[in-house]
Amino acid sequence: MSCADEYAPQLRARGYRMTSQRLAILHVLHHNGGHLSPVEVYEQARTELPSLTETTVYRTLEFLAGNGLVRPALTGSGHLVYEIARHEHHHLVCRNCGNEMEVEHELLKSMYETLEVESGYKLTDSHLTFFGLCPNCQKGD
Amino acid sequence: MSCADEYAPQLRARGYRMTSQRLAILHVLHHNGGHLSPVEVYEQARTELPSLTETTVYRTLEFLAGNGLVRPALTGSGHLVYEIARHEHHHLVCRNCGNEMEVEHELLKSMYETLEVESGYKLTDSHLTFFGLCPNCQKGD
DNA sequence: TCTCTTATTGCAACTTCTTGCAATAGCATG
DNA sequence: CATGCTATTGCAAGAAGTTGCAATAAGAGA
Repeated sequence: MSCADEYAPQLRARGYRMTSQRLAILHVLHHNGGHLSPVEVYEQARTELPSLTETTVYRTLEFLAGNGLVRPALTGSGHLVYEIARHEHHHLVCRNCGNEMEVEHELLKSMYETLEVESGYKLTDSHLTFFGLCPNCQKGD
Repeated sequence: MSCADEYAPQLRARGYRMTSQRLAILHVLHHNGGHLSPVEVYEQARTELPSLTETTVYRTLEFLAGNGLVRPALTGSGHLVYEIARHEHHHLVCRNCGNEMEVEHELLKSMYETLEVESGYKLTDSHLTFFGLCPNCQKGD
């Protein structure tokens, strides 16, 4: 199944369109798998679609994030990066070595529920990045 | 107790210096109480210290955040804003009206502990913003 | 109070990100 | 498959944020 076949219906169902720009960007994120900054996405996607502009990359990433096809995450330095949306998860980053691991959303579920009850809000999504020291860096201190 | 008396010792204890620039920035955040973007901080602090530059504001905010005197938070549009560090808390933002409430860190404590056990990481801080629909916007749908 | 060390700032150049608007191109419909 | 509506893009200008380096000024110690 190609990227186009997979993602186009999701957009159309919401009244949006699949374009060559969106496809190139999704393709890059899909294949890379990890986090990419907007500039990295731009440079890689441009190899398949040279006419792509940076403006479009920024707007598209925000658009795709808003529609759940990609997920934004924060780096330690406070910058936004994006990755293709797979299972819902968050990030745990080592303040010392930058090493990083995923945190299953499952682990936060009961906290999520408590939060809904206490606040009266209906939670839709979240932007969670945890910082700490990884097991290795704790040893070296 | 003035801002200088309150914050200077915290910096000196770590080998850093209190400067007029840092003081002006802390003063603005302290008095405002809420979230301010770097540009807002710059404009307000400049009224007390006209020689202040934007470069210094960006560097100082990052520095103060790193030392726990101010706290960064994410807006719905993915921008960093800062507020003076009071009790530890996170943010819950309405995707519809932008309304916002604080989430006590207390509420997340047990989840935090679980996370430390599961991951082996020693957590130091986190960057948590929750998005959802506030009680009002749920009615209007 | 003066000196000296070095943390901190300002400047200037640069990169990253945003916005308004006119031109383009998906795709639903006939 | 041709048409029309409008979502989407590119362009250009500008705002926001970053970096290297030389000048400045906290504040510790004499």
